[in-house]
Amino acid sequence: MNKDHLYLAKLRDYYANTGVFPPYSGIAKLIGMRSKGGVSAMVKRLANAGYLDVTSDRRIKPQKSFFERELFDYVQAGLPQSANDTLAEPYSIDEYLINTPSRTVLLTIKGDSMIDAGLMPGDVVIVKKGAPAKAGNIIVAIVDGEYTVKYLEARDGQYYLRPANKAYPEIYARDHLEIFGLVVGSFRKY
Amino acid sequence: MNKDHLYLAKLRDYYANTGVFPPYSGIAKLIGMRSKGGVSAMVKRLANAGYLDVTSDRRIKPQKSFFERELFDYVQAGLPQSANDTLAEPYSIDEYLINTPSRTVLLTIKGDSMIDAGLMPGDVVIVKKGAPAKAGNIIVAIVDGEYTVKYLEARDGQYYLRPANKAYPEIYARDHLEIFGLVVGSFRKY
DNA sequence: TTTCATATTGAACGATAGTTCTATATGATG
DNA sequence: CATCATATAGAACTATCGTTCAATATGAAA
Repeated sequence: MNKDHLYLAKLRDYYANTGVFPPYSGIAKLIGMRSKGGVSAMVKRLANAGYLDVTSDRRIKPQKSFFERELFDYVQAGLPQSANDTLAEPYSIDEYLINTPSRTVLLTIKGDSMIDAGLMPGDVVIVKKGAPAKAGNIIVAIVDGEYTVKYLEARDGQYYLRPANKAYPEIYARDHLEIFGLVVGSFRKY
Repeated sequence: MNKDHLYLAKLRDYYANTGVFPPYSGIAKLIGMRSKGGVSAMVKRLANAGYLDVTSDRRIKPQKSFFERELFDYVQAGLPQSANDTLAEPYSIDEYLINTPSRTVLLTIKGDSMIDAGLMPGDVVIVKKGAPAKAGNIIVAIVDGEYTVKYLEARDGQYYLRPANKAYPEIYARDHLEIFGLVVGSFRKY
């Protein structure tokens, strides 16, 4: 058995903290090797295994699998049922949620008007500015100059905003509905 | 006025796609400079501005501000209210949600037993294995060999599991409650 | 326009990163 | 124990990366 998974774990933690890889001599120190030669070999192994990539300018760059986290798949329909650790697609959360950083904006949810959609106060939604939206999507609209997160709905060819909380009223725009962006994801920290 | 924000945008998009920075000659090409000297100066400016950091081994590494995304703060208590684009802490979602990758596991929510806690089916929770948990936390427990996500609660010094959905029963462990990990966050993609 | 501050070009230089290779260590298998 | 496969140590080598600096371009202010 080989120790590459240990090395990988250390590289992952290091990269998670710094956003870069150290030079080979630094990697050697990090993983407890005494020489760069071994690092070179190890990097090749990890590259073959799909965790790393060595660019043409001799830089180590993380590959998809590098960001892979164990993703457990478990069924839970009331009472806990079978649990198998099928791990699915690799996940870098950022990469998974955000495609175009320059068009992406984050917005903190305040209030409980979208609570039935699973958006709690304090949650952060990921908004893609200017993305096309259609009925049923959650969007950020600008109503009377104010940002608001709601479902976009259509009735009789007319768009309106619907909260996911029956305690709040639907919102009809006076003349036209200005859509700031499309909500493409959300996250929350406890 | 200077063009650094344009350069920064390009660096951000590049880094978002690849996870590394190109060498200075590559950066020059990327941002439309013809020489490395200018890149060197530009990197220094961005470093001063807190976007980048140059390590002792002459590597460029992203700093906090590099991951900053526009974070809008908006108040929404039923009817949309004031909206100001105060941007708060910088966010790399991964960095924000995950501290120790090697101890972190992702778990997909199935079923609606935690729906009142804003965890919908399909949401992914971020689980820190073996982290200390106390009553009131959302945890992943192993009950009869099965994984389940629930609130951890205590009554009379006895721990039990509480679903966030009144349609489901509380769960009392037969002998002892095995806690797999603490739920430290969650995310969702639409 | 002239002046001044700042940004970029372009080339030469020195440091050092990663490669490569052989020798040694490690550890599984019979 | 002996054998074999694999991983690491260690040192020498070369490519190339980022620095530096003078010269030039850019652009705002007087």
